[in-house]
Amino acid sequence: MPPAPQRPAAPAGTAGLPATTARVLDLVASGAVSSRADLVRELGLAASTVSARVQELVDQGLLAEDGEGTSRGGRRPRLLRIPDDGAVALAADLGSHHVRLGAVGLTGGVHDVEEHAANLAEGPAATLGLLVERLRVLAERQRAAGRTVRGLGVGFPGPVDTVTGRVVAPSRMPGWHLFALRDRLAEQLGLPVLVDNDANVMALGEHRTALPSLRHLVLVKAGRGIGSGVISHGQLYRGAGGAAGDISHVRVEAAAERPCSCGNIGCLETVASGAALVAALRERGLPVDGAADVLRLVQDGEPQATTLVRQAGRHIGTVLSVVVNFFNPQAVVLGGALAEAEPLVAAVRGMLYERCLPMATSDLTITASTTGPDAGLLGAGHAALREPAAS
Amino acid sequence: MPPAPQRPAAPAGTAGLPATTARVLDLVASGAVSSRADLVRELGLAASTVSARVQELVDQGLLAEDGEGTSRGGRRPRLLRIPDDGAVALAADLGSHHVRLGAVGLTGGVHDVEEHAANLAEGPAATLGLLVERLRVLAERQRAAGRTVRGLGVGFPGPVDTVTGRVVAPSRMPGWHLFALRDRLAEQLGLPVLVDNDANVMALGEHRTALPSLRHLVLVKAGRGIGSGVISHGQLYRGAGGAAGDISHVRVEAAAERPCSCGNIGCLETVASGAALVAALRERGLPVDGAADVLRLVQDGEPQATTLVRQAGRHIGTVLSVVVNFFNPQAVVLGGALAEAEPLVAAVRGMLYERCLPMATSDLTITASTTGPDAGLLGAGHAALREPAAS
DNA sequence: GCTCTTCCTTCGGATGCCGAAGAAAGAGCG
DNA sequence: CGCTCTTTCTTCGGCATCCGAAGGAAGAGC
Repeated sequence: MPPAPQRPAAPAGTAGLPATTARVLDLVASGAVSSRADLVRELGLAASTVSARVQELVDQGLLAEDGEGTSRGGRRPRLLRIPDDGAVALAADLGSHHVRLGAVGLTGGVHDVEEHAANLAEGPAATLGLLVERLRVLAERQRAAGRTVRGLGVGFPGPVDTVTGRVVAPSRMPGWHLFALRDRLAEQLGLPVLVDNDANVMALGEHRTALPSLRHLVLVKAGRGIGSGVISHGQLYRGAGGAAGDISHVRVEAAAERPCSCGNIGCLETVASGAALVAALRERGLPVDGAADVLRLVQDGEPQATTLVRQAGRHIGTVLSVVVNFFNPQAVVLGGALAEAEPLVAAVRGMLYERCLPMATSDLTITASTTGPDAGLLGAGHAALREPAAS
Repeated sequence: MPPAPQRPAAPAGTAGLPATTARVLDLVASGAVSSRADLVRELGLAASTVSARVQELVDQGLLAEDGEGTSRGGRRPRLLRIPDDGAVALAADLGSHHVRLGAVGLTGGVHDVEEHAANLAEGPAATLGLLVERLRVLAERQRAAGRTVRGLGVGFPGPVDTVTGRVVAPSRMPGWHLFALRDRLAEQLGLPVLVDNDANVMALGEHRTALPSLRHLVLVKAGRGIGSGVISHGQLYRGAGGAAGDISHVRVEAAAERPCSCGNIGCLETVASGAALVAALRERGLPVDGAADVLRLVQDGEPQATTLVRQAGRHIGTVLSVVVNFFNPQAVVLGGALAEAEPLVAAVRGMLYERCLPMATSDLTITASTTGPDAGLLGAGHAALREPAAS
């Protein structure tokens, strides 16, 4: 018996492309290459292979030739470009207190970004209502602008079983455990949906749009919570049980016996997360309500906030130093609201250079996310455009 | 210009087998499978593919049919076995104060193991002399026993550039920096040689002989020093610069400001390595000279030694808890001399179960090496038998 | 003795890669 | 201006690895 079709006949698109073909698209979309010869150099494949892959993509309309470039002493290269024919994926980046939405195109652009307050702790029902409503409007707007909507990618701030598309035991968010987020959204929107952890989609976004040539990188999302996404051998690394990338529930000295939402004590999260900083600043009488407020105070030069954020960076750096020695990545990328605070980035850098082995840091890039607040949307959208649709 | 032949014409052997073919051999050698049908189930490949691969191997004499098994309700399977035709690789496991040698066969057996005292700190010349002398005798003995020597695998207790086969900046071993260990040995023995870090070869040994079906595991070698080898997606993970797997130079609270051989302070190594335990026990007036002596004291129930070893296990467990949350492996395997001390294993287990996320430990195996002191030899030998010879 | 299961092989075909050869189109130089 | 060298890209034949369909061989169970 063939599996029941879970979704309306998906438009033939980028979904389910072979690995090499997808890499060609990513490299062109990111601007890292602009001709077949560039691809040969970047991919290390035979020219004939690259030529064949490019031809396929051109035939499918996923890639277009766009005039000629400048000669480097021989024949001029024929430039390649992603035709912005309007294929987009909707993308949703869920946070514990907000949802950010947008439509991501093949070229890596994000259209019609919007952000709404939402409290995920109130359970799936309320959030889902808002989400579906806004996504329908967003989809309609894309179609009105002549763009085809190919799917939806969602980043969720907690563990996700990517095989079933269900949320797994998120802390501080009662009612979400085993909620079939993917299937509910797919039903209500009539689109193929992909759901993954927020740090994972952010790692994908950074890797695919900013650093596609790197093989091993760690993205740390420092917002209200702390998460990380791992790219290994150019691919998202999930570990044995899909739980890889947690650095939030590691015990740090400074957190002593503070109880954590995970049920343990002394976790990094209790001293270095946005939520912890908000609590600490409120105790000191400062009017803050979220990680964004903390960031604002830091940017205004408020001394207590700056000290706390720098201290948080040190704690994160302490934990990351173990990760860097062990995993030896090419880059550590800091994302999330707090990564926009320079003192945090500086503290992480300092800690890593002080504590890690020279062999691990000599070729290590440590940087704040270059794609800013849209990194999660980009990753979720890209993944939805590229992955086999039903996953 | 073709590359100059670096070594005498290598005998056609298992060297440089395609990945799938090598996996077939590993699975049969480890006893995990015993028929083509088993291979189909284990590898998830089409029966026709498995059949073709097996046929190739049988034709090459690397695999043999060995009668029939018992029926499971249909035709009896034709059993497969590795013919012990006597193809072996020499293997050398170098420690800072000893070298262990043996010959590893395709079936996973180790012949003629011997161990000699040697002080690597005296520089490469002295060690190399002993090594080459003993290896020549060992090779001769293999040939006299009718076995073919196909190569040499070496585990070195420090960083190794596996591309060039050179030692890189090992601490406490002056004279070894950039020493071309692989090429020197290859010249003097006339064999293809493979050199890698000792923890890496040990991880390979454990993975290939005991746990070949696992995709992600971490092996910790706790001997005089502390190292780790990482298997990710079934393959050795080296990281961006080949430095992956270090857990020894992570700062731990209890080590305070103790200076470490790496030039930093407060490293795990200064409180949990065999060298550190030896120093601590000597300070207390106990006559110990190496990790083996420490182990003996523990097994004799000496209280101070037991306390120290348990404490060392806690420190190692503390660092490993970060690794387990981040990397989410299927197994943590403890090897090296100290792993034979039950209190250390128990302490690591306790620490991991206490500190890690339930999601990371629910399906995690934490165990001492099942291959014992020969794990390193097995890994080095296996690697030498399987890898493209000149690497 | 019949059917169903299990094990394994044979055959044709798809995919993805490669290298050799060469065509197209420029730069540089005498 | 014409010649050569460089760069870019395509065409073509070939190889390696995998697949699925079909079927043969040999058992268990009724």
